[in-house]
Amino acid sequence: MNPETNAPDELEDGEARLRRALEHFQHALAEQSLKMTDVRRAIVRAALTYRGHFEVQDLVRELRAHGVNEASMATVYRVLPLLLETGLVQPTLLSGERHRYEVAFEREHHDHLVCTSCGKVVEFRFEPIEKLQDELATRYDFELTSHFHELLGHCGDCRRKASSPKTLKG
Amino acid sequence: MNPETNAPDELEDGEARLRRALEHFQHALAEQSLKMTDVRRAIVRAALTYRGHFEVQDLVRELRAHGVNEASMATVYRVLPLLLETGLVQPTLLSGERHRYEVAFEREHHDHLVCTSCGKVVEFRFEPIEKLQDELATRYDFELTSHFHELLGHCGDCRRKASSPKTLKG
DNA sequence: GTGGGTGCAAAGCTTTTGCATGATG
DNA sequence: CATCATGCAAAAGCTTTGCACCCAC
Repeated sequence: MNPETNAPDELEDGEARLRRALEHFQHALAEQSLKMTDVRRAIVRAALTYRGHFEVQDLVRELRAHGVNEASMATVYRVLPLLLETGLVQPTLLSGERHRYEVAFEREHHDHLVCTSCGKVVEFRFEPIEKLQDELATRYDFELTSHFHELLGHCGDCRRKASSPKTLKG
Repeated sequence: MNPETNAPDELEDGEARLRRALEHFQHALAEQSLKMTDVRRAIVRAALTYRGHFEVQDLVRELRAHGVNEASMATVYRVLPLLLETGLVQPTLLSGERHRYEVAFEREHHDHLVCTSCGKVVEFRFEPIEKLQDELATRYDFELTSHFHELLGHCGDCRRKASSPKTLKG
């Protein structure tokens, strides 16, 4: 890594976080008499450092990015459930075609606004809605464990592009 | 495992509604120079009369229920996008493994509470949340077209079963 | 040393597609 | 009757699994 790259704090923080994630993972594995391996470490690193939302294939591609294949696809599929169980990653963007995931470790809960024109994804956290959800759950005698809330629409940029008659057509 | 609920007032004029749905569908097809066929009518009927949430396979099974196969799987897959476009059905329960759908024609929008212990699904419509969603969208300069809101947890029955040790069957 | 873990290839599923035949508007 | 629709079977993904070998604990 170039020591002169920008945002050293972020990188530094990222590395520390990765270390904590690996530790957390190892503990969780140990509790189930499962083992930590180099391959699993590589998968955790690939997932934890991934920017944004990823599919299994994205992770596999990431694991091959260094020339050597750090983990086979079969192993990624086998480890993914462990990443979910241990809270390192979580499912996201459910309205898409394939399953997607994102980092959850040491991240606050959030939901998503998705522009169906350009694909832009905006994360949001809106306390009043969270509160009403709890209220609703109480009303139906449910004890909530999680939720997915995805708002689909068109962002301002796309709306303006669509309405401006730049393409001169009668 | 299958306690899907349906509002009774919507059952009563199911046949009339099916007729209206077929008409609606035929119009939509005509607008795209597409054709109405017996097979498509059968698929619309199977979808519109399905109780609860269904996967493609459920629909195919339904279409075979009368002994004769009313539509091949390939055709169901080809017609499904038309059912979605025309608003007869909509995607639902996105956190599940496979894509699920439910009737949307002449039904009010609603979201879902899902018990992850017993699979029970409760539909809800909660205006305050709908309102806050709009507010949120405005704040982010989005124009909403739809949304998915799924609350996962444990229903009262399951919680009580889990905590009371009197169910020691064996 | 033992009980996992891994890679590879094959199998299993769901969904899509090419093509010849059949029906609709 | 020109188009579109359908069934079948093959293909095309994505995901799981059997098996032989390897390694962490």
